[in-house]
Amino acid sequence: MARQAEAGRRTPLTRERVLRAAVALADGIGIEALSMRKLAQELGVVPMALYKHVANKEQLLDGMVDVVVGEIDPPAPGADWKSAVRQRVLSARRALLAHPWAARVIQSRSGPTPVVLAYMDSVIGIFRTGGFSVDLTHHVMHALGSRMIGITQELFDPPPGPRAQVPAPQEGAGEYPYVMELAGAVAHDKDSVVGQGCDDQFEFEFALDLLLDGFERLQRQGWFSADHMRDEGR
Amino acid sequence: MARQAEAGRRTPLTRERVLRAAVALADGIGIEALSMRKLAQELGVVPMALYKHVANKEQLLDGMVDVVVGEIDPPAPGADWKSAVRQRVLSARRALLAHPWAARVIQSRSGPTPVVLAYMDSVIGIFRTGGFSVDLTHHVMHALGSRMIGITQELFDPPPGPRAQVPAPQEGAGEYPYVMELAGAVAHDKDSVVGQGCDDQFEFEFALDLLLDGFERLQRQGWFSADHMRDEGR
DNA sequence: ACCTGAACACCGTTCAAGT
DNA sequence: ACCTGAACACCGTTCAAGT
Repeated sequence: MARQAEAGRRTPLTRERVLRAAVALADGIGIEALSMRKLAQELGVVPMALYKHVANKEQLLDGMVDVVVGEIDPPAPGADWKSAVRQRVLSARRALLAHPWAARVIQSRSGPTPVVLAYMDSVIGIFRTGGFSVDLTHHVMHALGSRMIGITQELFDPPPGPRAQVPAPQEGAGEYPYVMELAGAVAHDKDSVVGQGCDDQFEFEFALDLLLDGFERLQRQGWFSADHMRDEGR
Repeated sequence: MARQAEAGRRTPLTRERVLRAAVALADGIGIEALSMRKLAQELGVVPMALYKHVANKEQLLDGMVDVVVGEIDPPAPGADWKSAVRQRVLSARRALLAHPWAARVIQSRSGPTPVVLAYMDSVIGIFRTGGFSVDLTHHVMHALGSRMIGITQELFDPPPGPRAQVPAPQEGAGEYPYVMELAGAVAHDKDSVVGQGCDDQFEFEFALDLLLDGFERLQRQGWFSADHMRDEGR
C-alpha cells in the first residue's frame, strides 16, 4: 500500500487511473467499504484531488461499471441469434463474477452509461438481425431484464462465507416443510462439493435457456403483442 | 409531524410501532434518506431508544421487509399450480409496488427472515402439490429468482420522475441504432399514455408467463436435471 | 437498573484561505 | 489560477455519566 501511494505521487492522476484503482480497491475491501477518502489515500492523494476526474461518487461508480462492462467479450460473428445471445450473456456473467460488487452497483445506477448502452444495443442487434420483430425484441429484452448483462436475480445475494442461509435442520423443520425438503435434496445431490450449495452456473444456464427457448417458440409462431392485450386501455 | 412526535411521547414504543413508522417514513422520504436519527425524531424519541426494539439498522430493514411481505395475499385454495403461482406472484408485486423502496431493500438482505421463508415455503408448496418433482421445483424456484416475490429484474430502476433514461433522439442515433429503433417504436405504440415508457405490468406478466409455460412443458415431459448435466464434475 | 446525552469514528462535499 | 486543509452537515453506534 505504501508503495502504491508513492507511485501515485509520481504518475499523474487520470480518470482512467482513478477508475482502475477504484475497481481494484472495491475488489479488495468490498463496495460498502469503498469511500472517496480511502480511494484517495490508496492513490497517495488528497480526497479533493479525485473531484478533478470524477464529478462525485455516483460518477465514480458509473465509471467503475464501465470498466467491468469493458471486460465482456465482443460478440461472436456468424453465429445464430440463440448461441450469439447465449455467448454474450455468459461472457457478461464471467466479467461480473470477477467483481462481486459489480452486479449490485449496476443495479443501483439510475440510468445506463454510454458503454452500457452500447452493450445493450449489440444484444438488441443480435435479436433484430436474427429475425425478431421490433415488437418481440422489445418484450424479450424486458424478459431477460438484468440477466441480459449476466446478473442472476436471486432472492438473496450469495452469502460470502460458507453457506448458512437456511436455518439448522432441527429448527423450522415443521414450519417450513417444503423448504426443508428441497434443502435436504440439494444437500444430498451436491455432497461431493463440500460446503457448496447450489450450482449457480447450472441454475443460471437453466433459466437462460428456458427463456431463449421460449423466445424461439414465440418468434417462430409470429407472436405479436397486440394479440395478447386484454383490452383497449393498454 | 409535530403531532406525531407528541403522540409518540404518549404511546409506549414497541417493535411494531417502530417498524410501521419506518415503513411510513421510507414511503415518504425514500429509503436513502431514512436514518435511525430521523426515525427517532419522527417518533418523538431519542435515537438510542430505538435500539431497545431493533438491534441495529440491518434488523430494522429486515423488519420493514416483513411488514411489506405481510401485505401479500394468502394463497388461493383450490387453484391449479399455474394460476396459484401466478396469483401469488402478482399479489406480491402489488405489495412491493406500494413501497417503492421494498424491492431494493429485499435484495440487499443477506438472508431471509422467517416471514420471507414462510412465503417461499408456500410457493414451493404450490409446485410440489401441483405435481413437480423436488428436483424440478428446485430449478424453477431459481429460475423465478426474485420474480417469485414480485420483483421485476430490470437493468435499471424505473426512474422516479418523467422518463429520460435514453439520450435525446438526435444524439446517439448513429451510435445506438437498435436502441433508437426500439425506443422509437415503443414511444409510437404508447403515445396515448403521456410520458409513460413501457407498460411495466405487461412486461412483468409477459416474462412470468413465458417462465410458467416453460415450467409446464418441462414438468409434462418429466424433465430431470441429470439428463442435462454436461459431465461428472457437477 | 434504566435511560440518554455526548462522543467516536466515520461519510461526501463545500469553501475559503493559502500558494 | 490552481490546490488543499479545515469545516460542514450528516451517519450508525458506543459508552460513560446521570438519574
